[in-house]
Amino acid sequence: MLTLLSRADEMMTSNSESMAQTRETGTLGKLMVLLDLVTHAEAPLRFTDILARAGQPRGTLHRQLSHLVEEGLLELDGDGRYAPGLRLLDFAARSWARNEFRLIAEPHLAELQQATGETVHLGVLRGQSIIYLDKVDGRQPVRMYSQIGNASPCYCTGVGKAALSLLPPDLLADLLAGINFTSFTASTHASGESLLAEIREIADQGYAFDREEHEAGIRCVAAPVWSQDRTFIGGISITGPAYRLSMELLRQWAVPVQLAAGRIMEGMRIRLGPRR
Amino acid sequence: MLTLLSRADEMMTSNSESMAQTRETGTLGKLMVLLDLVTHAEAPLRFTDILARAGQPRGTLHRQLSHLVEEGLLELDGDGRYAPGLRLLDFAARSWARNEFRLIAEPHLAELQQATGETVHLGVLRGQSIIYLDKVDGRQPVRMYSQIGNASPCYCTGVGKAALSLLPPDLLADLLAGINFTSFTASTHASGESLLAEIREIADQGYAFDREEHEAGIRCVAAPVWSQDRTFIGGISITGPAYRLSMELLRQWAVPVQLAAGRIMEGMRIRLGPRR
DNA sequence: TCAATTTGTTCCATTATATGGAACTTAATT
DNA sequence: AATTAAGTTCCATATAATGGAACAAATTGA
Repeated sequence: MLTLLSRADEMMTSNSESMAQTRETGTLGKLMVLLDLVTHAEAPLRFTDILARAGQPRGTLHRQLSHLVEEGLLELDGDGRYAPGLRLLDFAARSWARNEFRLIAEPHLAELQQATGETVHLGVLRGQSIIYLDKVDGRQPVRMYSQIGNASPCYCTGVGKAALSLLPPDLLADLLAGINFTSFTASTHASGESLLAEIREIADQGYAFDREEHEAGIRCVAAPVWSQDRTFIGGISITGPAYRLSMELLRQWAVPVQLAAGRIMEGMRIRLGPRR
Repeated sequence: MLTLLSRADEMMTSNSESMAQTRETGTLGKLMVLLDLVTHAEAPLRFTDILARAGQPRGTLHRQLSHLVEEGLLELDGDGRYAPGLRLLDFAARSWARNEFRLIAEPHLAELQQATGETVHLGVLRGQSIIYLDKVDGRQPVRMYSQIGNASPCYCTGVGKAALSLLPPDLLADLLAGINFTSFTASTHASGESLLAEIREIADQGYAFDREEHEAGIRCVAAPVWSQDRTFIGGISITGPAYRLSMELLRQWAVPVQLAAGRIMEGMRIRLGPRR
């Protein structure tokens, strides 16, 4: 299941990139493909595994991997298997700790969690994925690393659909066209048309639902959040089990979610100036 | 303070690398320098800021940054400032979630936390830094992203000194020679000689203390942990405020910490086979 | 045990990519 | 408006990546 998600997500990402531009990143681009391969794998990969999937000549691949290992982006264990390097953790810890969007949103997420008692998420759109920047659940405001940073599809999450509703029509159309719709549950959108219709509705009303579209038994209500410079286009959501969160209750929570979203954007205006 | 630490750490890292090898990583190496620059900065950097620090010609730097942005490793906001890219989060979330060493250690860390009531850390040596892989504190086993992944100096942390005690003399000497000793408190080791003496002692007794060497008022007791293939050389520790953790108490805890370390290594032998 | 095979590593002439100086455009400052 | 600084683009040159092949090491099978 997790594996399936990762694969699907990987495909989508590469689709969108190959579509969007001529992919002219040269050396770095090739190395990133390898990094993707290794970090998306369920287990450390041997040289031959990577060779089969990367489509590079042996000599070339060997040197590329060596460089990645030298830089600490990959690690080679005693059995000759490649795993993600711990230097990635260091990079991520820094980028997370200092992310302005997250810092500003933090107190408002906590407040929303207090008010509802359910789990609150903050995510932003990157390509066709939602990357979760923060999560507040249970008793105290606490971060579970395993969830933060994870990329999820935009077309079947509340935060994702809320984010899409902020895009101008042309960008939205391009993005939708590149999506490879995977049906996670019976209610997952299976085509751009049905998704587009809902996104228009979301744009009108200002909030979005996830009606068990990504995971059976899980619902959420989300509201869009954006920075004025469009660096961050995302959303916040309240998520929980369907047995506890009736659609009626979610409709009631649409207002507080939108209010919290508004306060986050207000906070950004104050902290970052009117431009952003 | 944080900035100082980051800088020092950065310097140390590049020292060790230039010492260890001829730094032959070509294109990737140059790009990583830029990534380091941006992720270590306290705030997003403008082009000119990076230009001043990177020592690259304008045209070159511009293209390098563009490539990093295209790959999602950096992000360029509306004000022309470069910040770490969110793709780093995705990479890190994956490498963390699947890290075998951490997965195996997890229950033993929780157990140690239960037994002592204090915060428990797991860290591994990478270059001259300790990278924290996990942390268990307070009531339930919970991850605070802001601490996990952070790199700390090896010469003034319990986990760091425990890890160093596992190195063969020649490697240890090389590593110590490259350290730029920064005095965080009055008790921080200020030279390789004094540190080496303590490390020998630690190697004999099998556990290490941090006597408020990294942060005033914070003590810890640590024990070394390693995988047999030497992929992971690190340690686990119990950390807490000096007023609560007398040196006497820490000495008592040396035994349970060592036992937990032993169980972790036992777990690795079982899960990963005798080789590692 | 030795051959056969698979897997991993090194080498080097060729090719592709990055480089960096300068010209150019745009924005900020006086 | 003039001046300076900041950011972007261009292209001949220098550098680094490529990939085929030869080599070495580890595994498998007879």
